[in-house]
Amino acid sequence: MNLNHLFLFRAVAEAGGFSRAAERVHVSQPAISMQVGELEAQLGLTLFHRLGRGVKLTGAGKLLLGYAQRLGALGAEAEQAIAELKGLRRGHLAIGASTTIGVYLLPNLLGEYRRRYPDIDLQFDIANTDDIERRLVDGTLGAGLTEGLPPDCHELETLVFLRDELVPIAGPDHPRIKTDRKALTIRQLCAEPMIVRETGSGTREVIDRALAKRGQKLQRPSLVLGSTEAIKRAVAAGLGVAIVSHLTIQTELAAGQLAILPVHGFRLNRPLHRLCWRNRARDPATLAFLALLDQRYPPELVSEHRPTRKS
Amino acid sequence: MNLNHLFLFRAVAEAGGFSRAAERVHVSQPAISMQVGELEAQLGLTLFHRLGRGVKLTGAGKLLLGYAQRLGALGAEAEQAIAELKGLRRGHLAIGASTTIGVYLLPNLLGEYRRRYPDIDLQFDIANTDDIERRLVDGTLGAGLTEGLPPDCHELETLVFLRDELVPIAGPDHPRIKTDRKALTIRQLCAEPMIVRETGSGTREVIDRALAKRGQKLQRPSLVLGSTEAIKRAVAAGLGVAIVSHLTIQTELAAGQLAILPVHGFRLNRPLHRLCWRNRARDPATLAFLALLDQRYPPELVSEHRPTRKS
DNA sequence: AAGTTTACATAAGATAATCTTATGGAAGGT
DNA sequence: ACCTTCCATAAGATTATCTTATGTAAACTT
Repeated sequence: MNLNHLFLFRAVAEAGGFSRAAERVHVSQPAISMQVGELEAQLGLTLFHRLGRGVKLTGAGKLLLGYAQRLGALGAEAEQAIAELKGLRRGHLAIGASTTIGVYLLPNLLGEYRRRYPDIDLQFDIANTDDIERRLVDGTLGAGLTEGLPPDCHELETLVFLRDELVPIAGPDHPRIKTDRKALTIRQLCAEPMIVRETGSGTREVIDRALAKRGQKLQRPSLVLGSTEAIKRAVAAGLGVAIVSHLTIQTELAAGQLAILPVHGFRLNRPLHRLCWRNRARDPATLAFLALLDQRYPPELVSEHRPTRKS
Repeated sequence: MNLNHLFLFRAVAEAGGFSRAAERVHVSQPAISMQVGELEAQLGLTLFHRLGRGVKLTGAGKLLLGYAQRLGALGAEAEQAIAELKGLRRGHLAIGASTTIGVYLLPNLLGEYRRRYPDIDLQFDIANTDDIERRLVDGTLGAGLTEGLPPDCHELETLVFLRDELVPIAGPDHPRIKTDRKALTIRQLCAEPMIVRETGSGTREVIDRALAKRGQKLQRPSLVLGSTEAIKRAVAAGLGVAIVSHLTIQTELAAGQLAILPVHGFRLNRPLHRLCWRNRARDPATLAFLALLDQRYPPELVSEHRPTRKS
């Protein structure tokens, strides 16, 4: 007994005859006879009284009809649910991101996603790279966006989706902002009172390494703060300058609370990575997210020779 | 997509692998691969992540699994319901009977039926032969038991299941009962004060016709009553004698409230008919009823030459 | 790091299920 | 009594599905 048997049975019950049902479902009449006959043989009961002029349900037929209808409806519902999944009108998107991306980049991106696919449940978690890797591997996340070195997991595909510019900033009252807008040298920048994250923070390491490469180091780490947001406020208050991600200061730049310090020859960026399974089928929802991401930020493949986390 | 596809899909999801599922449902592994592959192709989505070491549901797979389980359960429920119908642990028995049979014979019979098949709903209606015929034809009744001439409907099978003896009765104070138990002649019987049903009643017609055949007729229809029960009470009270169905007086004979009047050469019976569809499949419930009836009252086919109702 | 094992995919041939056309037979209507 | 309608059956064709044999990729071993 499969769904097709029951479908034809139902057609007969509803059409009131084998021939009429056959016509209605575009199949020959003997096909109907055989399927119904097989059903009757398997169940061991007659399902229709053959009246000569059409056909009528027996008690067993009435009983089965109820089930056939429910089974048909449920089967159709299943197919529709899957179709909705495929058509992005249902489903679940789970994204993991590191802090900066999660706070300053993802909300906007997910806003656009929600606008395009309003029926897909969204979930996004801010976590560190290790957690994101773990949750990608165990399937809890569909994709991850991270800032640090990408994890060295051969099951995951790693793409740089954006180079995050790190820029020197100062408050509106800084002399180089308020009076002359002449650019500093890098050496001069290093001599400014610099507000930084703690050593070990991803941002801090990028800065230290970049300066070291040019034979410089920070002269006056005047203040060490635990969050980018705190650093921005401190800089805005005139406590010093800082080097922060361009992503994090859009609002303050527009409001005039912060300004970019012009520095000769200063150019520093760090790659932002997009992580997801390499050889595994991806949800339509995740696929659509990745497509949206690629559309906003055309991707760039991470060569296998780049440094990765030991993990 | 049919139930078998879903069954195999479910087996894979529950076994956690194609090979394990194949073993569990006694089918080759490629058969599983093909069925699941076909399902995926039809739905347009991957249902399992192939992990190399077994297999894991995707989001679409999880969604489908819920439906597959519900569909499987519902299908099993349908098969079980039908099996119960066949096994007489479910179903509905609808019997129509004429008054005497319905009151004096059926309760006992249906009691036995209920004892044997306690899960079958019973319905029995007392109606006249025309109604019973009509309700048999339209399928409302599964079988009918009637007293009069059987209907002349070629779609219905008519069997005599019992010859109902009509016997003369008197009250306990009747001289032939109380003092001498000498048998009356038929002529003498006809001269007794006789309590009868109205002309047109089936019983009355049988009696009149039988007496007429012997050149007799009732001399003293002293009282005409509309029900057999009323006649019995009148006879018991000594208002006269009567000729009634043997079926109706078992209790009163045992209680000594009525007695059979011995009459020389008096033998009168009428056939009781069992009606049901001739060429049509019968419910297990109805079949079991007919079997019970046949067991109690071995049947006798009504020849086509017997008189039938014009109808 | 190479070999071994495990598990899914694929191909080819065999088997079974299902369909279609053609035809028979029974019941209903004229 | 004839004609029509409708279901059942038979034969042949087609399609689904299964099995055996083999390929391939991932994971575990040493």
